[in-house]
Amino acid sequence: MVKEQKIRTRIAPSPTGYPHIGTLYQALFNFAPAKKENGAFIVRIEDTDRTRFVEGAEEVIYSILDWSGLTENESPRKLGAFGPYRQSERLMLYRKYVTELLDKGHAYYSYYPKANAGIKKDYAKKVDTSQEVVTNQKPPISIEEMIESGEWIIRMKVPKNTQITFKDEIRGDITFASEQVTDQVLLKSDGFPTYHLAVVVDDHLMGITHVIRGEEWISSTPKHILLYKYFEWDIPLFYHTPDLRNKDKSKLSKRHGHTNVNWYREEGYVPEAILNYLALLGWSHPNEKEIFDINDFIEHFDLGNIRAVGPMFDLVKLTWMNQQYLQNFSLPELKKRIISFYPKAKELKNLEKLIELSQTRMETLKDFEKLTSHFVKTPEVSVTEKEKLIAKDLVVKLNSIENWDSTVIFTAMKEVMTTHGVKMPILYQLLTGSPKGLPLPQSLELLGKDESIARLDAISTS
RNA sequence: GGCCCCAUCGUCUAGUGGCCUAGGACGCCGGGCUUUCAUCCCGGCAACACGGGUUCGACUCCCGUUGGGGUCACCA
Repeated sequence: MVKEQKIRTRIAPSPTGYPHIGTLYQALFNFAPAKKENGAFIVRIEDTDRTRFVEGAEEVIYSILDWSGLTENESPRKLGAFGPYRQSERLMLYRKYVTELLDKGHAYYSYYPKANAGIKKDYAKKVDTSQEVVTNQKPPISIEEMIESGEWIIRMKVPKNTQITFKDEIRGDITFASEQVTDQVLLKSDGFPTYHLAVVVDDHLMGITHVIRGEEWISSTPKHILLYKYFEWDIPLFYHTPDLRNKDKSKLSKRHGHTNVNWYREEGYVPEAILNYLALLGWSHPNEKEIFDINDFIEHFDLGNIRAVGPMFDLVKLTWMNQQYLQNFSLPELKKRIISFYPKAKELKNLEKLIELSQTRMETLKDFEKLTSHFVKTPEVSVTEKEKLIAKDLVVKLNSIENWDSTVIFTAMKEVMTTHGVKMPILYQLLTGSPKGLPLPQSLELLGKDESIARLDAISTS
């Protein structure tokens, strides 16, 4: 009998650069089910490709996890009972299992001349690459010798004329003819495993129960299934989530949109909004809610209910969602966010009041700086003769105000507008450099009588 | 090109044989509120890719076509 096992999920990022939005998406869909069942969400670093390794990339992954609140239970920085969590530190393990495969006859040495390295196949043009691998040479005796020669690799043996079927929990059974599966390289000439060997060994050893990963892995899953069978291990549940898409429906990429999580962060998107938006891609809340927090998501998320259709990443809707979050923050919370995003905000007089006025006018935190720029310095505006007269009149009106208050200021402004037959945007332009923005009477009230009049004086006499 | 996956408004989606003259959200258009701009409220436009079946009845099931995507590395 299989004993009741707590759910264990993982993301397996490669430290090859910046944090990808797709990684965050995967993290969310792995984090939630683990949290819901009180299981474990693991981060395993897949650094088996030494040529693509980027120093510091691992820390960058943690930073977005911390920023978004999807904190892992086990990882290289949070050791659990299944370490090490960095594949480069598990080399001896992979060699042990590859030896087992060799002994069982499920893997073999293959001679691979260095001259063939780096050849990329072009399938559309039917390039014949069948001569790349020469296997009829005498194999070295040990893995150590193999590594030393640098021209030997170990491949897995794929049976001929069979069907390999596995169940994708989102799509159902998927079958591949074994002819479609190549004798995958398991151990590279440098002694490092390929993804395919490492992922199977590690998922098994780390007790991963649900493999939740991108759909790009579907076609290599048969290789993994074969390995599970060779090792006689239990096969975990597979959930292949849809890949996020560009506007042209191709897999989300740098060329077409923003894939770096840090871009969103720097543009003033809050993590709650990003997570909420991501949650809605491929999944929907049972009662069609659009705005919900992470706890709501954890409570209602159902892995089996993910759609298999690749959703387009829509920045416009994300932006709307971000605006909703900013608007629903309490004032103290919003203040906190603004200051951490834009530290200079602390130097602003009447900060609380400005935030209050800005709240419904911000789509991103970045907007606060723009909205309040005329408080930081006098805007430079070019004015017509008529506008100079308007400014002059307004100075007279404002000067006579005893009780400097926005409603009184507004009345004065209205009178001037009526006299000159102009509308509000003209005054906004004169005083803030933009025809739209924070309510003008309030702006002047906060700016103070002297400063307001000084600015108008400058305009009328320019 | 082989194989695999997918197919509801422009976009994200609800829909699991009759509740569908297809619902919601973003966006767009129009209106209301209004101190510009927003917010907020109301209304509107807009989709089941196509063709065959199965069934009393298909958006829902099956097959095909078309279209889109992925994959076919000593990258993950």
